[in-house]
Amino acid sequence: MAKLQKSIEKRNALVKATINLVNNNGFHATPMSKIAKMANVSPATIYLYFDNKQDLINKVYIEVKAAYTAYVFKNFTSDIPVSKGFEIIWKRIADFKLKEVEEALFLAQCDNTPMIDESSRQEGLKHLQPLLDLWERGKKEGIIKPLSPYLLYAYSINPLSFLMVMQQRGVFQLNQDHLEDAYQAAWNSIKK
Amino acid sequence: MAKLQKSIEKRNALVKATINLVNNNGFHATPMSKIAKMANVSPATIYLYFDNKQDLINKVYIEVKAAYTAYVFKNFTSDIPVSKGFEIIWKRIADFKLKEVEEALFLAQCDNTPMIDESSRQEGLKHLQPLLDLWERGKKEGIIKPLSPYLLYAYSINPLSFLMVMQQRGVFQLNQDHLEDAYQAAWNSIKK
DNA sequence: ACGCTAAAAATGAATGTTCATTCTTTTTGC
DNA sequence: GCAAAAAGAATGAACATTCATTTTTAGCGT
Repeated sequence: MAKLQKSIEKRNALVKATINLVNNNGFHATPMSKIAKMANVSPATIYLYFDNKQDLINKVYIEVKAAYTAYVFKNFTSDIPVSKGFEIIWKRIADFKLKEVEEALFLAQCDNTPMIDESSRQEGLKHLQPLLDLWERGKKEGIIKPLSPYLLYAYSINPLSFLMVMQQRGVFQLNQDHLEDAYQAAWNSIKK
Repeated sequence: MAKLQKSIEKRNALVKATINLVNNNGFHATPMSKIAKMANVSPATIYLYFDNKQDLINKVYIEVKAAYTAYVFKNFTSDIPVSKGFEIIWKRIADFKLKEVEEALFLAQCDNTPMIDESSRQEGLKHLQPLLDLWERGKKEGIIKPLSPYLLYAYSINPLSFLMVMQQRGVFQLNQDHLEDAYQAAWNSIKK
């Protein structure tokens, strides 16, 4: 048992180090040796947990994405009104991006570069289904505009990623008031 | 004169090759040798036009960004009504992203990764001033919401980048109708 | 028009470094 | 004392950059 414990700690340290270094330097500018050093582990040890560098990055991506969607859909059930459901999900997303800055930045970078394998990308997309379902329902009930889900997503949720990157760069300081404004903008852009 | 002509052609070929390869593989996964090959040039020749790889990428970024803003603000003057000005600019941005797909994707990747030097980033940001001015005026005239320009930008314009990336990945086919919808969503999210 | 020349531009082949991955040895937990 | 886990050193490939030459160019005198 103690042995297994230790392994999971090392794995977590590797994942954390990967996220941190990739955020600051990008995927190809973070050598395995630096990841190892930051995780207090030998380079060779990485290969006990992951097949190779690409496998490492894919797995980290999928795990972070899974954590993200789990966080976002916590407390969400499909029996509440569409507008309330949208508000809940939107605010959870905002929460995540404010609280788990590192993870959120990592996802933003993965989603905008050819860093992740296509199959892992697909894998990560799966979990968003509840949101698509909600929109479908909203459209049927005539509450939200009959637009493509990609437009809805682009206008209601994706802007948060942009704000987060700006915040990271020190261009802009995001606070609770901004978030309320942003939520209103999001809702205005999709409601009928 | 003929000498200079030839040089500019080579330089353009290098810029084009860089954009193409970085879009498909990312900055650090595109070797100078491949850029040279795609531009039909010797690797050593690149160093006649650029100091090093980082300088190459910074210069390409700044040039593409300049071309982008020149395109976007063509025909724009500050004496037209705010709502019309917004519509003109928004639609020019959409045009650019549809017509100059490669350039637009390149900018999206640069803006979401640590690939570009901070100073070059600043340089590229300068040209957006007319848009900020327009918003300032819109707020004064009580036509648009009194929000931070970053929120306005995030919600009204940045979503286009997301749609473009989705289109590039074959997830979503963007057409003229979608653009009209997107424009309406953008306007709804910022108008008072 | 022509050939010559010196400078500029361009090249392909080295150079030295960095890095992912593997190999061999050591340490750990039981 | 043994199997799994971890380590550090070794290996070999990929790459940015430089170097030594060759090619092209633009001007010049004839």
